[in-house]
Amino acid sequence: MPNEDVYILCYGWAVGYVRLPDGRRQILSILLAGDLFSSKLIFKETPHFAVQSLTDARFSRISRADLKARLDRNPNALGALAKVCVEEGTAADDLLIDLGRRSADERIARLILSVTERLRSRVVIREERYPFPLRQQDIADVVGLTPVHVSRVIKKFRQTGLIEWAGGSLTIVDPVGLRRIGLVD
Amino acid sequence: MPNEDVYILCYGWAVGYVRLPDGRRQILSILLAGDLFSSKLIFKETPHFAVQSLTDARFSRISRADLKARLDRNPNALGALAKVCVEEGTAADDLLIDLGRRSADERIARLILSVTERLRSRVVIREERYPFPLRQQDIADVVGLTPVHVSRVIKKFRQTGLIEWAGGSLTIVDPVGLRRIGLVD
DNA sequence: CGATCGGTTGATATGAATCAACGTGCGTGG
DNA sequence: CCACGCACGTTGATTCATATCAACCGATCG
Repeated sequence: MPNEDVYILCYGWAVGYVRLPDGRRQILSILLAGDLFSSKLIFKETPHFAVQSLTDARFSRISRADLKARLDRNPNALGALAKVCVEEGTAADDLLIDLGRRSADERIARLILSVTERLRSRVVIREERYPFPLRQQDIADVVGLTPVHVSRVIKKFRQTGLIEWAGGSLTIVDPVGLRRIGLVD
Repeated sequence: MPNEDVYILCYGWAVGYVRLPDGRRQILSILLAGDLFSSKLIFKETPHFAVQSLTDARFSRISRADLKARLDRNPNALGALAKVCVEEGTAADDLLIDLGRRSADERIARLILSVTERLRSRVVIREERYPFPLRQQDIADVVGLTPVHVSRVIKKFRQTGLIEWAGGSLTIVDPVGLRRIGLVD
C-alpha cells in the first residue's frame, strides 16, 4: 500500500530485504544508525522491500511531503540527498559484483570489511572490536549463501586467525589477511 | 579520472560493467536507446564502471554543469530525474535478488522477460520477435554464470519450445511457460 | 582459405546446498 | 530451581548445480 512517510534508522541495526513466496530471502541492505531505509522511497510511495530490525532499534518518521518541501527550499540539501542516493547505488552495485562473480570466502570477507568500515566512520571503535549483531542466517541472506556454508567459512576464518567472533561482537585479528581475501579489485 | 560530462545512449545497445583484475566481469546494467549511462554519474564525477556497446551505437554527451543548471531552473525535470533514479535502483535490486537467491533457469528466464519488457515499451515489436544482440558471454556476465552453462539452459529453453533465438533476434514462443519459470515473486 | 569468434557438446571436477543429527545457551513456565 | 522448548550454531555425509576443461563446429571475414 502507498505510504505517506519516509523513515530513518536512529538507533540499532536493521536490514532491508525481500522475501519470495517460497521463503527465500535476499537482504538488499544493512542499515546502521543514521541510514534512510532507502532514498528510493522518497520518490516512490510503494516500497518494494521490507525492513526488519536485528537489535533494539529506534527510527523516526518524516512526512514525504514535508521532506520534499524542505528540499525545494534548501538547495544544498539536494546535494546531500544526491550523495546519499549515489552511495546507496554504488553499495548495491558492489554487492552485485560480489553475488555475480565472487566466491563464498570473498563475499563474506568483503561483507565483514564493508560493515566494519561503515561502522568505523560512525561510532568510536576500541581495539578493533565491533558490535556485530548479524546472525549467520542474515549473513547468508546478504551474500546469497546457506547458513551452514556461512558457518563453515566463518570457522575457517577463525581457525586461520583472521577474526574472532562471539556474542555479537567481532574483532578483526588480521586485517591484512582478511583484505587479501576480500579486496580483489 | 574525473569526467565533466554525462552520457545518454541514443541508438543501439550497450552494457555497463565492472571488470576485476583477474578478468572476471560483472555487467551491472543493460542499456537501451534513451538510457542514461547511469543516473549516479550526474552527481559523481568518477564512474565506478565502464560502458561498452554491443551493437552499432550512438550516444550524446551532456555537460554535467549544464544539466544541473537546467535541473535547478526546471522543477518538474527534477521529478523526472528522480523517477529515473528510482527505476535504476529497483532494477539493481531485482538483479540482486536474482543473483543471490534464484537458480540459473530462473535468472535467464527473468533476464529475457525484463529485457523484452523494456524493449516493448520503446520500440514497435512485430509478432513477438525482438532484436537481441547479447552474446551468451554477455548473458553470463549479467546473471553471474558461465557461458557454457548459459548455452545449456538456452538449449533447454529452445527444446521445450519456450523461445526461438538465432541471428541476434529472439522470439518468445511460449510466454506463459517462460513466466512460469521466471516470475516467482 | 586459414583464422577467429561465438556457440555446442561431453567428461569431469568442485563449491555450495541439502539433509540430518547434535550441542549449547537462554528464556519461560511449572 | 528445574525442565522444557526454542533459536542458533556446528558438524558430518551426501547430493546437486554449476564450473572447468577440452574438443569440435559453423559462420564470417580479411
